[in-house]
Amino acid sequence: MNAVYHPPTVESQAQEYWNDHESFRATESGEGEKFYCLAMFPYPSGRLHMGHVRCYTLADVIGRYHRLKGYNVMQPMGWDAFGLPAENAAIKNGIPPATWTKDNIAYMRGQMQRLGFGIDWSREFATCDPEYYHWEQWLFIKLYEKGLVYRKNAVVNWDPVDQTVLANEQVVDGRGWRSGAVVERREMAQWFLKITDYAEELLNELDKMTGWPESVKSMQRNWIGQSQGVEIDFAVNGRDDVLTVFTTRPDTLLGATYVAVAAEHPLAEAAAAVDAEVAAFVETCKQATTAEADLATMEKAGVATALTVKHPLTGADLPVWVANFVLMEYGSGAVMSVPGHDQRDWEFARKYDIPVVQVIAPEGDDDCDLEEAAFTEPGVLVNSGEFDGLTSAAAFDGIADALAAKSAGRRVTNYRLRDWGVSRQRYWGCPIPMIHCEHCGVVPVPEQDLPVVLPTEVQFEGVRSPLTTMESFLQVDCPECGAPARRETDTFDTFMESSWYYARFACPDANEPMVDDRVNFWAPVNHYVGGIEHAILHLLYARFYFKLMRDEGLVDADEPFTDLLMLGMVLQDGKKMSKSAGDAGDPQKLLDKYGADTVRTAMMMAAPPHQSFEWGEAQLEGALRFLKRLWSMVHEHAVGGLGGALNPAALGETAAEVRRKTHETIARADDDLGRRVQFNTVVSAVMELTNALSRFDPADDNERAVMTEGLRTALLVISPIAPHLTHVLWPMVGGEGALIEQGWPELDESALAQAVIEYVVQVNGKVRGKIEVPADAEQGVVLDLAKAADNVARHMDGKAVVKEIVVPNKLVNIVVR
RNA sequence: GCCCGGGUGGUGAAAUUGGUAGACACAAGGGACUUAAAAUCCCUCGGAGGCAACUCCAUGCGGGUUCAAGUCCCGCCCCGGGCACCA
Repeated sequence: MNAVYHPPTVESQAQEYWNDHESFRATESGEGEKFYCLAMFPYPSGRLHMGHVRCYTLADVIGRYHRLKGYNVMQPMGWDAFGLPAENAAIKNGIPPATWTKDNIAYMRGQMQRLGFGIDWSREFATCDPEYYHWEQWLFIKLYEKGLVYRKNAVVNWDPVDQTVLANEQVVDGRGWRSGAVVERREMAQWFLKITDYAEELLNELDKMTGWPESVKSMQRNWIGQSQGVEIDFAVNGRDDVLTVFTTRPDTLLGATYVAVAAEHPLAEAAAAVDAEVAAFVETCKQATTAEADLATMEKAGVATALTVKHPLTGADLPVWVANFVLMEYGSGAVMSVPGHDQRDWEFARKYDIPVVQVIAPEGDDDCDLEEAAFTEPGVLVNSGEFDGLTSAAAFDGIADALAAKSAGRRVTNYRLRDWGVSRQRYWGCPIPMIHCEHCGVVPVPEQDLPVVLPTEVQFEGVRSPLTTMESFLQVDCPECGAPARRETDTFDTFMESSWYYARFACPDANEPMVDDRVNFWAPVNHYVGGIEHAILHLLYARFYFKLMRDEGLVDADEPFTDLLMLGMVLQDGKKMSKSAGDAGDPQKLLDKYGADTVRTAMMMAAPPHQSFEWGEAQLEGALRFLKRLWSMVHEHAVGGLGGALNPAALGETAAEVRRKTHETIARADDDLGRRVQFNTVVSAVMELTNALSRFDPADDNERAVMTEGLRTALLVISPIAPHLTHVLWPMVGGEGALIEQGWPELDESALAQAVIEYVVQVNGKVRGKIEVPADAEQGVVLDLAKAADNVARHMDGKAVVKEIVVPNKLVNIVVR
């Protein structure tokens, strides 16, 4: 055994042991309660970045800790392999996306293995494997048959030069990133999944999900955006048509002075057909992206049409405007506008000289000035005929009833959530298993013909998907009439693959549709770890998809992820890792220089998991120094002998103090690893313990045993973070069997007992002294001792005591005047 | 613009339920060892004042609640994440 810490030797020795003993192979018959520990699988972008290192180390620490606690742990890994970057690489370098992806996976797998993650690699798969996406196609057809899949037009970013659809990310300042052409909004037929059918369940279930952070649940609630309101029908004058709008404020209906529709709305198109000004405005609205953030920050603009609608209660004619802030995707693509009581409508009305009418007055003595701003609070109705004097709440019901009586409105629960558009006009994705037949329309691919395999031998010519011109892929006979037909060339949104991979990990080789019984052994995932950037979309789609699988009878549980750990971002030059270029964040050179344990420890020390931080190498020196120290301490102690059986009753004060530190560390680290999921303080706690141990000079056999216990504790507690070094050191402190097979160290409560407790003494809230008090002292005694302390007495001198506060085992505050 | 976070020494951070602000580290400075360097070990280390004992100031900014506020409340500023086709 080498007295100098040499990470490469240590790390390959430990990894060899785990491989030879299949230490991380998880089975349903394993001992202990099952614990499915999962980190969000990576996109195989090329090489790991420090964000990956952080995420997978955190998950590994959670997994290894639960192993110590006796759970049957399953930690899988796979690859979210479809996506845009592979296509970009193909376009740029001519490498087929499949080849590029496969090479990246091989490299990144090697890096993960080098980091020593306790992964069961026998479960590995990539989402671009036909054996995987086969079942995604299969479920899609099941959902189509159930009516949960439909086709409708949706807006995309169109690059008129490259003749292609762009992702929002590929639009920079309104222009295509490659062509530089001004991007246009264009409508296209797309496939949708009816997530809105599950909106209520997705919302309500959040209340039961105690293992999720409140912030994430809050984001999801707001995203789903349930609101109670009224749907109101406005008859369109001169047309046999009704304009339906949704409002959460029917109490303001009498204050509506116009209605506004989206540029894509049929009424806008009708108006544009006969009015050049409207047509021009609709045209400018198309020179925009599909991103909501752009729309929301855009200067509000609109144009009046010659059309009018009839107010359902007053019969008055209201003008129809086309406005750029109305979203066709949300609600009915039309809104009623009440400038007196909605700030956006107020600003729009001011800009275009539309009347502002007050119909709500503040309650009580408060005042409002509609010349200054809209009054948006609830209040009391005015200028509203029979509804005058009602509160907003009462008027909500009154007006809703009045509309219902005229069949001009109905109460509805509305959601901000929109159905999930899953079509992508891209090559590197899962083919949508549909066939277009000119006789039969859209026909699903029959189950026995699945999977529709994506051809991987492709050449990119320009930027368009090779599928659109590949006759061998396109040509197919219609499954219904047998006539020549064409395959759908769109592929699925890659969120489809990442919505169920965790279920597939339970049974990666299942041949029955999608998953088999093993899924109900492992699911739900006990602890899911990933970046905060996934707080809404991925996690909501995955929850939805799991419910779709449940309703198909494939899984039993309602929710896929019990506990959720959301990581802050690792930043590089102020940018998130996955976005920043260059190799400054490449962990490879750090692994070569410091070894896996140091990189892992440094990463865990750097910040608590939920927090974002800027990665720097500063932590590495401290982590390496600490591991070296632990290494040499164990060696020195082993040479001097481990001592006999520990007899706590016979220990002197110093040794008892060391032993207390040992057991405090067990308690603290257990709480940090298990309940708090905060690992930076685990490293600190073990550092404090090793600092205490290094100051301790054992005088006899019993004291040597105290040292042995301390070192064994340090090794076990830090082992989830630095598993290699601790594996190799374990036998040197008398450990029998491999460390990976050990249990969490046992806490001896009696070792924590303190005879004397230190109190802080404050006078008027300021610290004026410290006192030592016997642990069993009464409050009166504590107070007397506090008042007698030198500096405390000085600050109390000549003043009257107003109040005395004693916080047991902590603090005394004496308030004087 | 909307939703969700965050802001503490030169740096990363700790302070768990309102109870000692700065644990544990990094960097820096000083010292020991060494022919020298590296490594290692020891000491100092928020700011100001003071020989010292101590005192005052200090957790983005401004108010408030409380015996006591980094922690709770109100109003701002700045930074990050998400906004439905990046993953």
